[in-house]
Amino acid sequence: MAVLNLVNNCETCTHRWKNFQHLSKDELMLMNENRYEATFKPGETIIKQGSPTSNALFMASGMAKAYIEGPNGKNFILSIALPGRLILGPGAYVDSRQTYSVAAITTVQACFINIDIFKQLVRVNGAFAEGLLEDISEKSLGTLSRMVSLSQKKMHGRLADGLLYFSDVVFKSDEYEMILSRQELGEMTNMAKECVVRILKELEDSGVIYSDSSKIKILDREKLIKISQKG
Amino acid sequence: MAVLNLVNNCETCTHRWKNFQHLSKDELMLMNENRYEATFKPGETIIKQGSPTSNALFMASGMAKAYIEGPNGKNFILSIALPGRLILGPGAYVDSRQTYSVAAITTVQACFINIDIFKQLVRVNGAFAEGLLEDISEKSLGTLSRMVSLSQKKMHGRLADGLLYFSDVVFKSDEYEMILSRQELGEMTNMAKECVVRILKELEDSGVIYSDSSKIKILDREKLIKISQKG
DNA sequence: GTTTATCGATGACAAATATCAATAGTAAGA
DNA sequence: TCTTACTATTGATATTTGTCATCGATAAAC
Repeated sequence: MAVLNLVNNCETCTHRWKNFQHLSKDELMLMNENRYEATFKPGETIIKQGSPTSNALFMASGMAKAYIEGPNGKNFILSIALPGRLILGPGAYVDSRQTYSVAAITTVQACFINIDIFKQLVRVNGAFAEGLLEDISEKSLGTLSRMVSLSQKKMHGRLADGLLYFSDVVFKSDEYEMILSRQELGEMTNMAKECVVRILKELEDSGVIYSDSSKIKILDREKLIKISQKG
Repeated sequence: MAVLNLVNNCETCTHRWKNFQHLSKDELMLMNENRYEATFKPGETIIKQGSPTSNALFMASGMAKAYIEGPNGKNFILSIALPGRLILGPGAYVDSRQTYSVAAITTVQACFINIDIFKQLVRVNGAFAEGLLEDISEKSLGTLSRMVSLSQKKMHGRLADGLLYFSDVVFKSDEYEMILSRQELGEMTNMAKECVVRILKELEDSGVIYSDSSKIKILDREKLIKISQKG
């Protein structure tokens, strides 16, 4: 089994949320003292939609999928949670319920910090509050552009967007492991799994990507971007 | 012409943003001194997507549509802006660009407040910051549930959602003026205008609503909700 | 090793939705 | 009043997308 880098201290943690830079030593210590660390195995649920938002969650290592369980039982994958990111749905400031579920894809290390402490820091530290606003705003901007993409683009464009998301945001590489199943890739791009398979094949046949069941390689990024834009 | 209630002072304004309650007298005065009031005629653009977010906008009276101009030229209507609401896209905290456009539907009175002053108050007043976070979070929650609705429901369910939005949020009545054209209703529910017409007719034929080109009356709310849920 | 479940892949088909074309109504402007 | 330009409506048709059935491969469970 792999030896995990345990997070010892918020002050020195290399995977910490960028906004922690706005906290004073005392504030960081407060965070640190109210912190619970946990490790999750692939497939395990980290956060369950609808449960109380008693904590803010920070990803220390690994990857997870954040998804909404729709009223009809169908899932909708929102994003891939990555190290250094704050995971805190909008419900925390509305109804104190988790807005979405989060499940580990790889082994995940995460820190839970008591939400009252977190909110208290937001109240007393203006720069920290602004950092949170920036973080939330960025996600919100992403959600909006996603919504437009989903509603105005056809399957080819949506799948291209998905592939580019993994390349640009998740792996920062033109070649990567496809950590989602076809089914899940469909839950992310709003298409049936069979359609995912078909269009991946089309993209491969036309030389835009290489793809096997576990790997994606972007061969012609220009063309893929064009497909994304054309919709 | 109707005589408009001019907003004279943020301290006494009856249409002011609810979060203003957390500001001190001095802070309110600062707001008030850096405020520009403007009146817009139906159809006029209040905010243009992509322009700099130099101001936060508050609706004092009237209704407007907030919409994203998609890359393909198609619009996507996000919401109806109502009196008392803050209009400030996430871009304000990301790239200082307006995330969406806003256009007056009826005559609109609105106040613009310098964004630097606004942000400054967020930084120094924790309760105000928390109020902003709550406001943003509420909108974000709405966007997410909207996205799931759009991607998992069929046309009947989406249109039902749209009709219920007007009934529950905009007019708070089972009977209301349909202030959007069929085309716009389609831009809101992600369907072609012809389909909007057809399904409105179906809903009318089955006794769920009454509808003519300018009015909607919900006759069987239970059934409409069921249609919304069933998707 | 065998069973069982899941995933990827494929073809045929059905359902949902968009587009096109045509017409009539409506409202703003000359 | 007469245009002119939308807007609403309708039917016919095309396109897109989802569902079903099937099969082989793979991997976890017993």
